[in-house]
Amino acid sequence: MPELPEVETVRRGLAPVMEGQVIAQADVNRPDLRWPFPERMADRLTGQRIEQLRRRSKYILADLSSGETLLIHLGMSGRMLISGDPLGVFVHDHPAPEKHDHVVFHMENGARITFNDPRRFGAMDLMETATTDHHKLISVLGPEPLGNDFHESHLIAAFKGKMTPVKSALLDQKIVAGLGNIYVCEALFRAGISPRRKAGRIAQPRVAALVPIIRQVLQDAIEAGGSSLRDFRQADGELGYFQHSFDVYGREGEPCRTAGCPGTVSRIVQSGRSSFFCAQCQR
DNA sequence: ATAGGCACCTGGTGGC
DNA sequence: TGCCACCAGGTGCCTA
Repeated sequence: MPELPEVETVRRGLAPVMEGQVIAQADVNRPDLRWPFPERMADRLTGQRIEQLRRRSKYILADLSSGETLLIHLGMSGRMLISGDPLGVFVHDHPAPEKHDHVVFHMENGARITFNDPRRFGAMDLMETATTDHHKLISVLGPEPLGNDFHESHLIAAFKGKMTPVKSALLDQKIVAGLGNIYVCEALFRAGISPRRKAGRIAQPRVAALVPIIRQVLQDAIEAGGSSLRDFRQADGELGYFQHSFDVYGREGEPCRTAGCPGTVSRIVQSGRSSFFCAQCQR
């Protein structure tokens, strides 16, 4: 499920047990996820202190005391599970190793962080911290939607002349980095824009209006995720999986939530992926 | 240069 | 209960 808000929620959940802590041992249970792990990954992690956990788009970046940075991507089905008894604060028993526990971090503080990913679309890599921005997966990314580089004129310029549907344009990580299928649907609903509309054919004021809407959709989701972090027991040690309240995503056939709108939510397929929207109020 | 489709995987669900 | 088709929150790569 991980789009930007989920990844940020995972980062915030991991920070208290990982930041400033030393990796006592790293278990690497297979040679690869989507791609082969970097050479000697376990060795390069063992004994390193995690100085800082950052996020760029849907990537978690762990800066290590060695001067390297660990990049983590959760793919479609990746999860981080916290177990053990770090500082006696977070206690949950993650019972015996489960299927698809690919990498386990044993922290010196007693925390155990398990990367579990059934579909293995996730990824990990190591690079010099100073070269993070030049990493193959990072350098191609557009601006952070919650950052200063994402503004009205950027989106207007990016959409200009584009004949591709706005749905696809917003999924394009070069235009804005971090949105996925769910939050594009939700943002377009709030903006009243049809996912079918060609990006270059949306009036500039409506494109401009998308910017604060995208920010708000993401911030709302982060807040919802953040609140789920308070009760680790309820979250069962799983970070990034919490109750969402979506307006359109997954609500095919249900009533539109716009006040006074008689429409129902439709589902269409665009470039192989589901788009949910209300054809009444999204034009 | 850019857009569309495929590929990479496993697991859950619903129909017959 | 079994089998099968279809669906899933991502994205790099190949082809036109």
